[in-house]
Amino acid sequence: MSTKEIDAILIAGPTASGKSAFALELAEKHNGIIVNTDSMQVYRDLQVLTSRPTQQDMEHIPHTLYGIIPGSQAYSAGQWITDVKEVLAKYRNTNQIPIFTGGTGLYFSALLKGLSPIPDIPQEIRDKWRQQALTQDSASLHQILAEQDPVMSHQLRPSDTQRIVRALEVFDATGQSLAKWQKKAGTPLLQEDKTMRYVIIPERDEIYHKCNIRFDLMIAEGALDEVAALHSMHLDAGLPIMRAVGVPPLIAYLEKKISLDEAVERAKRDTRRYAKRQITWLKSNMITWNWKKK
RNA sequence: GCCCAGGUAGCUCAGUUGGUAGAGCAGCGGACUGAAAAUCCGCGUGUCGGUGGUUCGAUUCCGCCCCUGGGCA
Repeated sequence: MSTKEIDAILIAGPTASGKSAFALELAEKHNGIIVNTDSMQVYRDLQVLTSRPTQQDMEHIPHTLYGIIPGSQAYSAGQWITDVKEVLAKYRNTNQIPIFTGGTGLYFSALLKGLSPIPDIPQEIRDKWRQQALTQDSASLHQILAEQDPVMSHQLRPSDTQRIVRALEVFDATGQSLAKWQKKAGTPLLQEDKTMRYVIIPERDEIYHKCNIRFDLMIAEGALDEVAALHSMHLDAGLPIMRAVGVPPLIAYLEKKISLDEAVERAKRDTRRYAKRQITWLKSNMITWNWKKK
């Protein structure tokens, strides 16, 4: 294959599918730079638990957007797009090719289809609604949304807290419905036909098996210490990093609410469920990609 | 060898005074536009241990057999 006519290589797949190894292989072959396309590997605090590339990998092959944000901050798809623009600009006229690798389907969609141009929401407005979500149930938030933005409230289920909060903050900050904003098309950062796109997807049994043994390995490699350090920072429980797979059960263990065995079992289960959701996304959004069993 | 208890979904169990069965967990399918490893929606997936008998009809009652756990030897 030739990488002369393409702008980037994209590698998607569920967790524990072997994407990173494939990315390293391609990077070596084509003088690539690996660009993180995972919403959790951007945070610096959880190297082991998020399977972020090791220092060795990163010394050997250039990597970018890994471990760049402190867990005390909330990153976002929009922020990622901003960061990716810089990365693309930097490598555009070089002989290095970006290799987007990760498991966050939304980020890949944003890359190829763009995100609707919605203004940044001021932090205090975001905080305000997120605080409300902690003290009110989602149905009453949905009720508030119904009064302010009936279009969005009809589109969202009363139980979908996260999307209701998003709709509320956008209406609050811009005075317009999120539905209206989302009708505006986004600008793709890459043209699909100028990319090579791979979905790495082993058999379900194999993925689950790998998820399980990998989590044991993570514990052996110090995942618990990472989570203990995170726990001692007393961050807001709503922050993205606090919801990373494995964090809630390991914190429950550290707070002596459940046994370590129980925590490990829950974390493995959560990893499996996550992989399953990823596969659903891949199946419905990445049909034109090149599917590889491994 | 004998005596108890039990064999029902992948697991732990409930249940049917005889009309082929249901909970939790696990699992499966789906949605997804800015905290997406998030958030949300839907779905029991079953030789009721085996085999005879009674019965219109047995997973349920009876006999025998097999298996598991506990006890006595």
